[in-house]
Amino acid sequence: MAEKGVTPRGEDYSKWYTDVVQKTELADYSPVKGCMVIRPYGYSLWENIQAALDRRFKETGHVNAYFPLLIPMSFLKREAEHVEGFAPELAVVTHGGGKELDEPLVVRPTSETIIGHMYSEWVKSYRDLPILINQWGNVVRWEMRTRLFLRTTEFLWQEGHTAHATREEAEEETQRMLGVYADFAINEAAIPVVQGRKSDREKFAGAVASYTIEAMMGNGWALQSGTSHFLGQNFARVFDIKFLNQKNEFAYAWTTSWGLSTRMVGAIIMAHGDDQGLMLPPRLAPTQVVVVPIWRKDAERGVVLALAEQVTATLGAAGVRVKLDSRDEFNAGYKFNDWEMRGVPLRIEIGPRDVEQNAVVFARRDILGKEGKTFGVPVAGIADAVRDMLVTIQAGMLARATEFRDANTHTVASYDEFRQVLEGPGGFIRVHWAGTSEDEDRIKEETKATVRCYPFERPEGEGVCFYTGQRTDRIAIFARAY
RNA sequence: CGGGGCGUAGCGCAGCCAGGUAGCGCACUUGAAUGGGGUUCAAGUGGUCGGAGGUUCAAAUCCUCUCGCCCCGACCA
Repeated sequence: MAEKGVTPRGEDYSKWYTDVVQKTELADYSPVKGCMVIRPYGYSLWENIQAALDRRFKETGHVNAYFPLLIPMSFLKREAEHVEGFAPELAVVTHGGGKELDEPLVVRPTSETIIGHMYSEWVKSYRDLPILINQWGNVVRWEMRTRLFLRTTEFLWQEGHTAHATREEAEEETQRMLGVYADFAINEAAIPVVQGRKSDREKFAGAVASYTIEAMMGNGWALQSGTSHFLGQNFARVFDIKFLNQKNEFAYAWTTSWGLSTRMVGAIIMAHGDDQGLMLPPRLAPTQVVVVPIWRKDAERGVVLALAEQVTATLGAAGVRVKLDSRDEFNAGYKFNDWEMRGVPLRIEIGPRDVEQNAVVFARRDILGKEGKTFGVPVAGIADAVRDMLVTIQAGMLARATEFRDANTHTVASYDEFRQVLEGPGGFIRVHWAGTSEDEDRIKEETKATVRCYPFERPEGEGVCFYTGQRTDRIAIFARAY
């Protein structure tokens, strides 16, 4: 059972995050360093994320499949940038069945190589294209420093891998899936992400271009929350994915890959959470509504519980994810705090006074205290009232997160100003940018801020680079990032 | 791997300097009262003091070695 409260964000943001994850029972540390146990509450949230994404993948013509966890080491080495990018973080299997293996196997850090290999066998004709496959699975990256959900040695994700006959089609696919991620983040997770292209320094190892959705966390840091890569013909060439086109000529396929991981859980925690704990968007919350019965005397207990059970059943039948908290060992105040910490979007309080009126009290998670309460909600038509309220809360959370992001997005005219923002308020810094990769490295070293993306939306037009003084129409968003 | 810190009950810690019955808070169990914002009282359960060796009549405490973990830095969905 969770103890009292979480560390306030202002006191220690990292501690707050860890407290939230552990006390709300989303996840726990494992005996293996760097790995985590995703507990039922966290896994249930992930399942809702999966369902919302999977539906979108299917709607855009994709199918699911599963490729092996173990990949021949030689596969990784075929694409020069790819192996360079991933070599430092590989887990390698050298022994099996008590014997040393002829060729070491890597535990997949990502599956472009093995899927590329299979695609080369499956693609012979332009008629075999496109291939639009997604995989739900786990990957392993041997990271030095780990944080629950944000960076662990093993994590769950989905990785889409597609192959197309033309460059245009593959580029379209890359954008389409980035759009799917953005739509998911905004409309399901209530996180107002910025879509854009990754700088060369930050792009995926082996990609021609990488695109990202960047979210702002409660401390102003950025979190890359999903990526979509245009791989050009890089992987097709090294894995020999070629086909005969309509002119009877051999051509290499154009491929893409795109992924979103359990890191999204971390994004939801940090984009919405407050000092009370988690705040989950209704569309993804494992429990959308909790019913808390309140009574003083045993005589009241019966009627209160009866109404609470009736309301719970009605909502359940209406498809609302609802839970009745009839635990006798805790008083109402404890339960209020407990469910608020766990981020349940809507609480329904039912006491003797409510029973008399055949009504209930709504209490919103996103607006704490009396301000967020609605008294005297009639039991008749409760399901519609709850549905409406959940929609309102979902919208309210998105609006608040958007406001927060905009309020913490700064523009600067000079590097001095840039540094002042980072040392002071923090957040996103949106600037004209004509610097090189080396300039980017220098800025990172001096300020720990990196280019999060070149945003698609840039109403600013041309201007002067804050760093080099050159005129440019390129806009970059800098921030400290997880 | 470089710099700093820490291992005593499930969690957080005190005790160590000046060796002498292993403690506190939370959690957990039981009972009672309480109950519209983390309520209270009482009684309990639970520990080879990270490990090994040494000094000593006696070691959580002193000495030696060792293992592990955390924080900061390089890497990262």
